[in-house]
Amino acid sequence: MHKTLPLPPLTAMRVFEAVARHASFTKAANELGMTQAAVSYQIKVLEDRVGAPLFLRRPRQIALTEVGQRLAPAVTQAFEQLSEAYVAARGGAQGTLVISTIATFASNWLARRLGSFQIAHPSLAVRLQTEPHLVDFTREEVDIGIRSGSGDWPGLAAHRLIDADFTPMLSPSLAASIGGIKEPADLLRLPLLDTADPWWAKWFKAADVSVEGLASRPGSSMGAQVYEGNAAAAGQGVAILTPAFFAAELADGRLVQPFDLLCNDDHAYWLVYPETRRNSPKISAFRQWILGELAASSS
Amino acid sequence: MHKTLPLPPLTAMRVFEAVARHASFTKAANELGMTQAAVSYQIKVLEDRVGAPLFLRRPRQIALTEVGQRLAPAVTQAFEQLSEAYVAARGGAQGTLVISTIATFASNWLARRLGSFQIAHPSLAVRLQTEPHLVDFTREEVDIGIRSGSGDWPGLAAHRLIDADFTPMLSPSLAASIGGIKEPADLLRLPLLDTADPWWAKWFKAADVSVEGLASRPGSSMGAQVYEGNAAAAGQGVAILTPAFFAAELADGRLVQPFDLLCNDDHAYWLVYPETRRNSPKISAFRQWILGELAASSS
DNA sequence: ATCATGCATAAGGCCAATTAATGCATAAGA
DNA sequence: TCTTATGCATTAATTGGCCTTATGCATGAT
Repeated sequence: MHKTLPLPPLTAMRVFEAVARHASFTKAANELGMTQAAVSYQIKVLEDRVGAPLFLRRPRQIALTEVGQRLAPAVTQAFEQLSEAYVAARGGAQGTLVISTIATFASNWLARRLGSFQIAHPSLAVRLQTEPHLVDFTREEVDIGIRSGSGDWPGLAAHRLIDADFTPMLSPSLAASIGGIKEPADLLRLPLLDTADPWWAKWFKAADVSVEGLASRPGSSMGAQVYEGNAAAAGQGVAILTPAFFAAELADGRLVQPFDLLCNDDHAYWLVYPETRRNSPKISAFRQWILGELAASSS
Repeated sequence: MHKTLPLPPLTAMRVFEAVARHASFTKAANELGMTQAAVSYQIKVLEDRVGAPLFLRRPRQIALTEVGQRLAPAVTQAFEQLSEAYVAARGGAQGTLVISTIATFASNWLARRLGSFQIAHPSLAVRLQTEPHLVDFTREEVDIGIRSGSGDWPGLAAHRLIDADFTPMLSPSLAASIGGIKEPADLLRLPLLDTADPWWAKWFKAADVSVEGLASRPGSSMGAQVYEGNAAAAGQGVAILTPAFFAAELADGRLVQPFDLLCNDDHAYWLVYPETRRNSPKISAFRQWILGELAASSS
């Protein structure tokens, strides 16, 4: 069994350490940001507990007693160790940002922009882990999560990032090849990428176009938007995509969105983190960056 | 200049150390003698200051985070060092008793009895220093003082030990050699030891005996009572002595005190120590012992 | 399905720690 | 020698950090 050592009065020990180092109550009080009276009190407390005077009070100068001389070095060393460990933990904690994100958002949005965050915060190491499940901050070491859902998670602060809207997109040249896209039904004259995606059915239904056989073939659906987007930009067909994920392609004309009609899966992508850590520097930094990026790309 | 390291919240660190060691809030609370709620509060405080969680809260079990893992060993070590230094100081402080005494009392009373104190307290080392001046507890490392005076010293607790009375003493055989001592003047028929001692003059005056030439010769006076007492016991003459210093000789008949007449120098011997240290174990021990010795020798 | 375990949280109380004001002793300077 | 300045001690009053009690919540065990 581990014998429990009696614990000294810590406040008094800290004060003693400073006094011993300065050989002065007044100077120690300055360093510690308290009054000389408080220092005097704490030293008296410690002397009572130790059972012996720790300082000889000579006029205009104090000196350590024998007992004090034996005590001081060890105390100073112990506090140095405590401080260093604390500072290191503080620094280490702020040095790494762990982001848990769902794959869709990571590949379609985050991957392309994360570099600018790291440039803006060179002292922050970013660890990005994509996970299928909702991260539980109480049992995993994650600073920030990106997930889809309703935005209401108890104990978590949540910022809506982008809506999971979807609408058909294609390359301008492909649209021109059939003389332009005038109405939704025109799309059916072109190859549809990944017809197994349930979004197609929903969108055509919302557009009041009846189609058949769309879901007859299996295929990859969500999470592969980046590939479909590339294929569409290359003119290989029409993809159904989330506009916010392809703001750049739409802006520079590699893709066009023929109709304003947006369908919605009733969910959005959210930035979340424990409410209690709202003011943690690295979390603030990331929140500020990502919200700034969103504002920039939506304007 | 020495850069001041930021000091962590010490109470929280202590709690963290215990929690890390037990891997349990509840057990740590037990060890520290506080409630689990208080532990939870302190850990939260520390986590806020560090800026990162220190524990992962898993059901029925907690685990250190990476940050916590780096922090814990150093903290444990630092607190061990603090505790050990504190305990050592405590022990060392109680292990040595420094007595500052005037020579007269040391040689005539203390020297013969101190052994019994050391036998009663084998773990206490006694350092006896005889000094001519009044010891100043605020500037010298002394636990206990024995001094003569009025008994009124501000800030010091004082216990009257013995009065500095004096009266003639001699050996029974010497008294018998002149047919016994009937009245004070009889003493003049015997050799007086150390006639330079002013006590002789005072005593004879109080006894209403006129004498001359007593102080004509120089000689040692106070501080040498033990030698004069031995000489008197050996039958070499009559000495003027403090009865309390020769209680043993009077009790076993080596010396006799022919007259009850006591003179007094208007001072006494006192045991003194700083009032604030009244309850220090070693001071209590010595006080109890010396007062017991006095009670025993006066009965 | 119910119980037991372990941490989190809210409200309230208390004492330790601190401050401000003052005293006291001594050393330095005139 | 007298005055001034420095530094620690002491007192009383205040405050806020720390702790407790009570309760809630989630999860694993029975």
